[in-house]
Formats: sequence, structure tokens, C-alpha cells
Amino acid sequence: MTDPDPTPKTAACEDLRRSILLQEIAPGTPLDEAALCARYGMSRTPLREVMQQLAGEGYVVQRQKRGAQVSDMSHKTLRDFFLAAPMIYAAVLQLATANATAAQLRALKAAQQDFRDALDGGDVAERTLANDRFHRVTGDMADNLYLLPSFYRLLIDHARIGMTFFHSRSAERAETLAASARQHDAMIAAIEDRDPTAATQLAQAHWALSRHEIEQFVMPEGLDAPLGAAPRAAAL
Amino acid sequence: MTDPDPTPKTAACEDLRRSILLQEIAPGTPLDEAALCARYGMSRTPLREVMQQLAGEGYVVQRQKRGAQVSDMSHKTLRDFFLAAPMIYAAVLQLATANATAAQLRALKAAQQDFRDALDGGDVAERTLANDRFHRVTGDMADNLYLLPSFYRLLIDHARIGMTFFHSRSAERAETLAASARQHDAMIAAIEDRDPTAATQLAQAHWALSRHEIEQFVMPEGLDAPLGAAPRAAAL
DNA sequence: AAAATACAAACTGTATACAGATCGTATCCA
DNA sequence: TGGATACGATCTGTATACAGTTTGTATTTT
Repeated sequence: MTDPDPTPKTAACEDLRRSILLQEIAPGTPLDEAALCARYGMSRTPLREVMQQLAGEGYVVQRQKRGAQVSDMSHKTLRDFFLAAPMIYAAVLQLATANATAAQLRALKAAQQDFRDALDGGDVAERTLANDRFHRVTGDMADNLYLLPSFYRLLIDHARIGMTFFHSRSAERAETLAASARQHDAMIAAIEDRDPTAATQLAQAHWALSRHEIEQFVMPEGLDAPLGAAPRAAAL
Repeated sequence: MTDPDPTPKTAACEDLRRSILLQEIAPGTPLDEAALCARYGMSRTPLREVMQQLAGEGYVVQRQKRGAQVSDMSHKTLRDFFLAAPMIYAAVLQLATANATAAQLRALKAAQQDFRDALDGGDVAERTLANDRFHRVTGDMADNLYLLPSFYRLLIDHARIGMTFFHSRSAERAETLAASARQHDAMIAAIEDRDPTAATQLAQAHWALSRHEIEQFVMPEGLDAPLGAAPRAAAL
């Protein structure tokens, strides 16, 4: 409807984005040009242009004479993420309340429905993609040339963090996901009411939730069993 | 010292960036591949990769089957700019106070010295480039993977707006530039003192100054002479 | 046996040639 | 004279071939 563009380049682009978001290709993995050429049925020239584009969007990084690799996730990545995400996201949601069109609101509601559908019956990948799409629509709504580059880059690692940390522990995860869905509904309401204050607070709450969950994962509750004694110190 | 990379590709990249920042190539100008190939002495393949990179950074946009053109500046651009700039810039400066290294602080002071040198004796282009370099160093200091894409994109249009609006009127501009330089000094002090509150306030003040100047340009004081009468309304 | 070097295979970067699309111009028709 | 259409030149996108660099392995040397 919007993009009648079935070129192999866009297809390769979208497939690679999806694979990277879902960590089907792990962070840091080197990407072999020849293999991808064969996979997508194109020669090296257009494939290299795809790589350039993905590099610009933050999916991959290109090293001199050493090809492209999926952008990696370090502890610094996580730190940068939680420093920037609340602010960028609050700004995006606030602008969304000001600028959202009726069509975009319908798209957002549809994305939220997909997300809820993925919650009952979907696997981790489906939930991640649906969540990603929901947030991307809020970016479309904000429609700010300068904010969106950072926002979309955040969404890449938002998805990847979700896939990294929330693979197991599905029981505990269920309640968190339900809370996320409720926050999405509240966001929709805030946008519909054009209420920037509520939007800002929701953004903060949404990231506080993610942050809490990741802290639980990185620094879990201690085990009950006593640890083994440390080897005796050598001196003093 | 840091980048021993005298390839024709990086040279072309930097030259094009400079030309676009200084509006030597106006916004919206289509870029002819063949001409640029001749100019930089390379074939189309690497030149197209340069274009892809510049597109990722926001200097140019690429239209399907219609090549690249310098990214546009519309009224929406200005609006987006002044919505996003204060927030992004405040965040960058705040992170800079937390993360700046001694070497970066030296680089910032050097950039500020260049800016002051350009104020007495430099032309508009030199001032614009020196100002751009100063702000870029603050971005290096902030060192946040997610904030910087938006920040650098802002800086592109920050420079171009400066070149657009402040070409003439050099007498009035002088005082504003002096005020900018004083604000830069205050930013350096805030970073040196690691004072995030001062940094935030300075960012706000810095953009308020730019904004005021552009408002003056777009909506100047009325002339003393009476305007011609409007044609009589058709109905009522 | 460990380290260093030399060689070979694989990969990246660049140039060039070709196919397809777009845009301007000239011609034709009303 | 105005508009539409057809043709041609120009430009974009893709494939392929070649040169230079990197990397892994095997051999040699200490």
C-alpha cells in the first residue's frame, strides 16, 4: 500500500534487520559477503550498499579492510542505553501526543493488538517484533527528523536486549509482559487525549520496568546454599 | 596522529561534508556522480559508497533511481530543529560533565581558541567551522552511542542555519557571537567543575540565543513606513 | 618444542562494462 | 497554438573481473 518496492535489496535489508533484532545473528558476528550474495541472489555491489545502509542505521559496523559485523553489545552499550532511553523515549511520546494523525493512531492500535496476540500464543521472537513495531509507530507519530535517528537506534538494542535477557524465566516474565501491555494501552490513551504529561510519565515508567527486570537478571537474588570458602589469602 | 588514513574516499567525504556545512552546495542540490568521480579521482563504486555514508550521517538523501541530493531545509526542518536541539544538547553537555577526559578538555579549549581567533579576523565560514568543531568535541565527551546520531545530525543543520541566516547583518551579529563565545567559556568551566546543573542551564541559554536570533531574522521588526493597503475582501 | 617466517587461500576494495530507467526535447496531432 | 507522444541522451543500478591486503597454515630455525 505504501511501499510498492519488491527489489531484492530491500528484501535483503529487511531480512537482515529482522535476523539481527531477533539475535538469530549474534552481536559481533562477522558477515560474509559471498555467503549473503548467494543467499539473497545478488552480486557484491548491491549487497555492499545494503551493508552501508545497515551500518548507517546502527545494525552493523564496518571495519577497515575487514568487512562488516553485527554491532556488538557490551556493558557500555547497556549503560549508554539506560542513560539515553528514558529521555529520548519521553520526548518521542510527548511529540506523538502533539502530532499523531488518525491513521497513525489506528496503526498503533493494530500494533498493540498484534502484541497482545503474541502474548497469548506467540513465542519470544513474535513478541519482540510486535513490541518493536508498536514503538516504531510512536516514532512515526513524533515525526522529528533529529530525534528519530537516536530513537530507532535505541529500538534496535531494545529488541536485542529483550531477546538476550528474557529467553528463559517465562513464568516471571509473564507478569512483566502483561504490565508492559497495560502501559502500551495507557500510552494509546495519552496520545488519544493529547496529554503530554501523562505520556512523559508513562515513558519513565516503561523504562523503569525494563530497567528493573534487567537489574534482576544481572544481579539476581542470592542463592540459599552457602558458597565455598575462599582460598586463604597469601599474605597478612 | 589518530587517523593515518589518507584514502581518496575519506578525503572526498570530508570535503563534501565541509562544502555542505558551509552551504557551498545549497540544500536540495542534486549531486552528479560522474562530476564528483572526476573531481575526486575515483570511480563510481567507491563514490557511491561515500554517498551512502553521507546519507547515513544526514548530509544527503538518496532518492530511488534519482541519485543523491543535499538534504533539504524546510520550515519543518527549522521547527524540528528547535524542538529537539535544547533537549539533546542539554543531555550531551550533562554527560560531558560526567565523562570528559583531560585530553578532551584540552581539545575543547583548543577549539574554543580557534573560535575566538575566527571571531577577530575570520570570515563566516571559518567561524561556522570552528563553532562546529567546538560542539563536536562536546559530543565526543558525552560519548553516548545512542545520543550522538541525533546530536551530529543537529550539528549539520546548526552550521547550515548559521550560514543561511547570518551572512549579512554583521554589526548586530558581532555582539551575538561574542555572547556565544562567553557561553562556550562557561561550558568549559562547567565541564571542568563537573557541574551538570550549570551545563543544562547553559545549553538552554545557548539555544535560546540562537532561537531569538533566528526569530529576529524570520520575523523582523516592522518598518516605519506604512504598508500598502490590502485588496478589499470579496465578501462580508 | 616454541617461535618466527614464508606461502597460499580467502576476502576486501576498485574499476569498468552493460542493462534498464528517467528526463528533456522535438515532432506530431488536434 | 497548446498538448500529448515518441525518441534520444543521460544517468542510475548491477554484474564481473582484477589488484591489494589480511589471515591461517605449514615449514623452518633456534
